[in-house]
Amino acid sequence: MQETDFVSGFARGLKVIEAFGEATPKLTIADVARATELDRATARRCLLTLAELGYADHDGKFFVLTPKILRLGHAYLSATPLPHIVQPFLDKLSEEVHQSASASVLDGTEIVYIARASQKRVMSINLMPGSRLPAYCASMGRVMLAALPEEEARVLLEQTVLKAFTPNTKTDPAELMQELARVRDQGFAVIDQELELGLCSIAVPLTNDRGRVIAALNIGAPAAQVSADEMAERYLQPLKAVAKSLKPMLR
Amino acid sequence: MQETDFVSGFARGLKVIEAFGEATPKLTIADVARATELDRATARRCLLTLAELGYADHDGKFFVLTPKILRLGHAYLSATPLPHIVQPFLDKLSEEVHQSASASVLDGTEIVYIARASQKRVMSINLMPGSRLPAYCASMGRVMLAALPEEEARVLLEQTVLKAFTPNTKTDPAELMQELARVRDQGFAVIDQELELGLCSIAVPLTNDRGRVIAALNIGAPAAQVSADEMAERYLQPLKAVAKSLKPMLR
DNA sequence: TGACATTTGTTCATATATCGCACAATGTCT
DNA sequence: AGACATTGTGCGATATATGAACAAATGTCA
Repeated sequence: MQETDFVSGFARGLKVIEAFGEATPKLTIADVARATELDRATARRCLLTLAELGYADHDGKFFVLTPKILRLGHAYLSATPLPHIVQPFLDKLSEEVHQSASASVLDGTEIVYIARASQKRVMSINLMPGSRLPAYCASMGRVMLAALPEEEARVLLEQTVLKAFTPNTKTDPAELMQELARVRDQGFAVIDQELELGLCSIAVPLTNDRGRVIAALNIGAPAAQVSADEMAERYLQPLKAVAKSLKPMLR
Repeated sequence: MQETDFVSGFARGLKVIEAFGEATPKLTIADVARATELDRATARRCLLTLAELGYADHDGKFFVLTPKILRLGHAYLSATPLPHIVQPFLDKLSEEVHQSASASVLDGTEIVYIARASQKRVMSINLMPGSRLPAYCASMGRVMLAALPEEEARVLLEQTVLKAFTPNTKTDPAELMQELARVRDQGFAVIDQELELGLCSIAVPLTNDRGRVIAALNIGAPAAQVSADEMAERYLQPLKAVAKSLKPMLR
């Protein structure tokens, strides 16, 4: 196949970078070849290219990414206006309600944090811009999935491994689709310890000036402090207010 | 030039990604070609490849990066143990001294934040993992530059645009080299409003189990609360304690 | 321990895809 | 409309991917 508008060497290289992950911080050439389904010779050339450019280190056997790789993601975070616009609003919101507030966008089946104002840590995992969570069991994920055409949401759910993180996690696709319908109707989503025991969260969609949902805002709170029922009572108005004041600023 | 172990298409593509930045969120093909010094046809192919893979969006004229790009940097943040190891220590430290605490590594002439525990915001800019600051005027940058062979530090300073962010910013290379020598001797660096008026910070090096400096830790405080002189009195011991307890865990 | 079986990294020749150039087409100003 | 800048496209020269072959390292079992 000869696609003249496609640089496969580039695409292969990006695949190689993505081969590195939480569970796989250091990889051999063969590891990468397996993970990416590239030929070993090709994987080797990509890795050596990364090393040559300073994006990776190489001790003879293992390859490790260097912080220079962060320049790539940073290109997005600093280039995209959304994180910058949203951040001060999150700060104010977070201070006002004394809970963590975040913003995220949807990337496939996952939500990606683009800004966050955290109060004392309640979650075991540490969320920061760039962090990812499965959309189906995160409050922001629910509102963004709900904003999609039903068919699209269904396809995304089909692509997701619906794992139960806690006994509360909803993992039945039909039940989830129903939940999405409710979220769409009521205009917000509440998650009651589906991702982590002890953690509740509520999210609202963030729409741009043309009414398109482009992101989501949420507030997370310890379940011990705030019951799931109380989440909406306490936090829905502040969240909606922020979303409303942001709306005209977003394009 | 025929380097058999180098995929230039990949290298070119990475250059294209880095062409996007704070000042240049949306770029045309010609913009990218100029910024990267690539041929227009090549820039176009790389951009179309990014779009095809979902790393960029394309409205016919402008290209914009999508959040999927964050996967690349995320590969590092989640793959590298350092951020995960350091984070809880920063949280504890930050709470103990009621100030923001951060960790960063050196990437060329810049420091890159890899973890951060922030208290109320004092800085005008929002720092987060992946954020970059020039090394010469940041406390963590000073200690990491000081840990390099003098010659190397000198070269890095030569490569840096030594801009005065405030009237306090040290921009004379000779003076900076002298400052680095002092930092090396005393084992920490204090910055008195060189990056931003109203902000002081103190940093110590973070060494691994073999004694190599691999990162830096710092505490930042509002100058109104804590004078530069007090920084060391108050925060040096806590910082050193954290660095010491981390040392055996780092390789 | 020693011999065999695997896995891994590297090299090479060749088929193939990409690069950069020059030109055409389109869009954008005054 | 004319001038300018930007984008799209075919083609030859050049660089790259492929897969097999080999060497080195590693693991395995008696």
